[in-house]
Amino acid sequence: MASTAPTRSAIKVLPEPSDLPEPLPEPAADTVRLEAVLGALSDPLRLRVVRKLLLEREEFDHTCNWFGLDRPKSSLTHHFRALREAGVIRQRQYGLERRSQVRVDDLNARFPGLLDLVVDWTPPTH
Amino acid sequence: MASTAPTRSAIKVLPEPSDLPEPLPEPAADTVRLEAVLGALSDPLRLRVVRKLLLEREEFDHTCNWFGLDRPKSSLTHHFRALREAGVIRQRQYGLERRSQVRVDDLNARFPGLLDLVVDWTPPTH
DNA sequence: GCTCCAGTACGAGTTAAGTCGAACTTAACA
DNA sequence: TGTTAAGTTCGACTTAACTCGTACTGGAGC
Repeated sequence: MASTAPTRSAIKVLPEPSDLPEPLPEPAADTVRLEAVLGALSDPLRLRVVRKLLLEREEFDHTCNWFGLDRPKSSLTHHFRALREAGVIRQRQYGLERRSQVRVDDLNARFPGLLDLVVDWTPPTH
Repeated sequence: MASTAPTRSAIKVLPEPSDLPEPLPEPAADTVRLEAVLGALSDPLRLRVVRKLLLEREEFDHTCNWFGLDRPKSSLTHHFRALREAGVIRQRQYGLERRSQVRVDDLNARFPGLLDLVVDWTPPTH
């Protein structure tokens, strides 16, 4: 399937540990819609989250408040769910924590070059 | 500047005729924001417009009702302005007609690969 | 002058999205 | 068992976006 397609992106893919919690409900790779992904990435806060996930993936995945976002918890839930339902990130439950990672393979296979644009993005200065 | 940067895209660039009306107000190429472009392209109707402009550019640019969209005129104005203000299209006034073209050079220089995703997009079947 | 027509401007209704507080759930840990 | 803390769910508010009808503008042509 598309999950093993060669990714000509600069973003490297980390190997997955063997025993993981099941991912939360997410759209299948071949049903992810471009307009939904673009809509999810059109929000600066979510763009910041995805970019940070792509740039600093020394660990497998990250909790919500690892991002250092100055928003209430309910707002973060809203944005992370928007990213997951659009097919941008995958979320897994580790005890109390819900950790997130970008679906790099799926997105590179379906929308090559898109994640590179996110990496090159610079947040608004305002 | 960035407007003459090499575009490694498959979309070819048409030469511009010499005497043209001034473009309508639009953001400068180096001030176009990724999140604004993604937001403009997250609407299926606008995605259709941009894709059609990219695929069928045998003429220099096109009027609004050339697209064959079954929407009232005021709705089309809304969407074309959204595309123009985000920096996706350029519009020029020819007498009564307002013709549109995609800012291929600017977008390829700033967001390489993005327009290729639009070309490869398939509209929702529903 | 006059009509015709492409497109805009304005306004209103509707829907979707962002924002947040407060209450709730649940695993971890003492 | 009781507490703590990560994150959700719910509801309400606000703001932005979409949709459209109507009226308007402004060039083309008679």
